[in-house]
Amino acid sequence: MLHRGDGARFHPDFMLGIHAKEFILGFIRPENLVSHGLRVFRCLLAKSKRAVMCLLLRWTIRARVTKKNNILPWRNLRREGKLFSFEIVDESGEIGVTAFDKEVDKFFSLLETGKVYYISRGKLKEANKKYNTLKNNYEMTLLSETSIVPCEDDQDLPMVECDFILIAQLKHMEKDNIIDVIGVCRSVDDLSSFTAKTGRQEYKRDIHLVDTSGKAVAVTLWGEQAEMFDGSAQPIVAVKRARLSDFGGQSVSAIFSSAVMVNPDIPEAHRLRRWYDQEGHALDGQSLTELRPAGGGANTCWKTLSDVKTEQLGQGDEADYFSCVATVLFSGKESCLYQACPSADCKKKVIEQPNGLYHCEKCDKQFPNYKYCVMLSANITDFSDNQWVTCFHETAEGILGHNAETLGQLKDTDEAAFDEVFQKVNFTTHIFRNRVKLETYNDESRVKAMVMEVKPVDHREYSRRLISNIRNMALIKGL
DNA sequence: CCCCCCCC
Repeated sequence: MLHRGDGARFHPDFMLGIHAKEFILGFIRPENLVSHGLRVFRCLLAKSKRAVMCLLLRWTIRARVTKKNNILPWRNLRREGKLFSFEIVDESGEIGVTAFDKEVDKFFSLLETGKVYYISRGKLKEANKKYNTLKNNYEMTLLSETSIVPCEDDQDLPMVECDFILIAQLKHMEKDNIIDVIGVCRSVDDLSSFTAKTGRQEYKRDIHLVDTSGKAVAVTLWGEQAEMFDGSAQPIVAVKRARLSDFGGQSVSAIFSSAVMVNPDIPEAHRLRRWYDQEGHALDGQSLTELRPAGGGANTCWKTLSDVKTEQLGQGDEADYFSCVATVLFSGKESCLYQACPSADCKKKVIEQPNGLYHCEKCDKQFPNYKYCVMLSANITDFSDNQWVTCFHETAEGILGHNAETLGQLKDTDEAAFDEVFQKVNFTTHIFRNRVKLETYNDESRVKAMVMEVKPVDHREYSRRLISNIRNMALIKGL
């Protein structure tokens, strides 16, 4: 809404009056006077490229700050300085505002997110849509003439202008759409660090929102926001102007201009809170984003060790692959190391020749030396059964926690330390990805299991999966 | 008058 410069509020009809006066002065045209408030701004400027005009109009708006960004340095060819930007809303719309240099000093500490101010004599210019996703074709710049005065009466002003979409509806939307979402943060991933294209170390964190549509989606937060985010009390999180991504199916990414609001004081948030506390918490809403846990991708085939037998995995013509969470019961230190060909990628066992050299059948060469390689036989178990598995090279080194070379040195120099490595491995739990295949040796066929990959257990993800399994079993049994 | 929209 526009107000008279002294802060008194204008009725929209009365506003037409002053604008008509300005029109007489030749600044605006009558057909522009179709609306009021921030929308009048848009009309005024749409017809005039002379931003100075706005100074001449003695307008004041009363608006709430919905987002306030940190002070940033800026530089161009000629000058450099500092700036900060903020966003405001009133009952007629929203607009972004930027303050530079002197105005930063003058207004940065005065402005607080959520508070209401009278603002007058700013300058308006066309918004750069590349960076500004607010629903306004214009943005405001503060000038030395600008006045900002706190307004104690913050009634009747919206908290924020959002156009929330139900998470289930995201399915019908395309990648890169700018959307507003709100949901209960039902879980939070750990903070993770990555190297950005710029080479800088950056942080990100995925949070998982669920709403009354019963669907969930992952939202990626960046930088400080990711670091500071606390989802432990399952807050309501609203993300305004986030970008829809197609990663992991569908996910949502906060972008530079997004506003992330935790427990915002808006009706949608209160409604969601009630819904979640009463019924939503019991739902296991399916996520539009595939879970990408440490245990592997969404196509990971999780089995218990007894499943492997009852489902006769590996007994067909083709090998079968499965993942399990299992504990090492026993790892054989005997014959765990063997003397292998020293060629870079050859791991073939060498045979010592009478001449003292080592012969590799694969390379058909003789070498004066060998390197150690690992082939570990282990018995792993879960609550359902146990299984003998063979681990080669990297997987064995992963379980033992030492590389082949170190193990070889220990074996040759410190038998007790070597023994201890194997002692320590017992009763450790890992995620194993295994390959099972029927193999025939001396007319006897049996299923052999080879470990393809060993990873640490992500307990959070593992627990989530167990809970989900329990729910599914309860559904099947009609509980 | 500014402006990096990031990662798997």
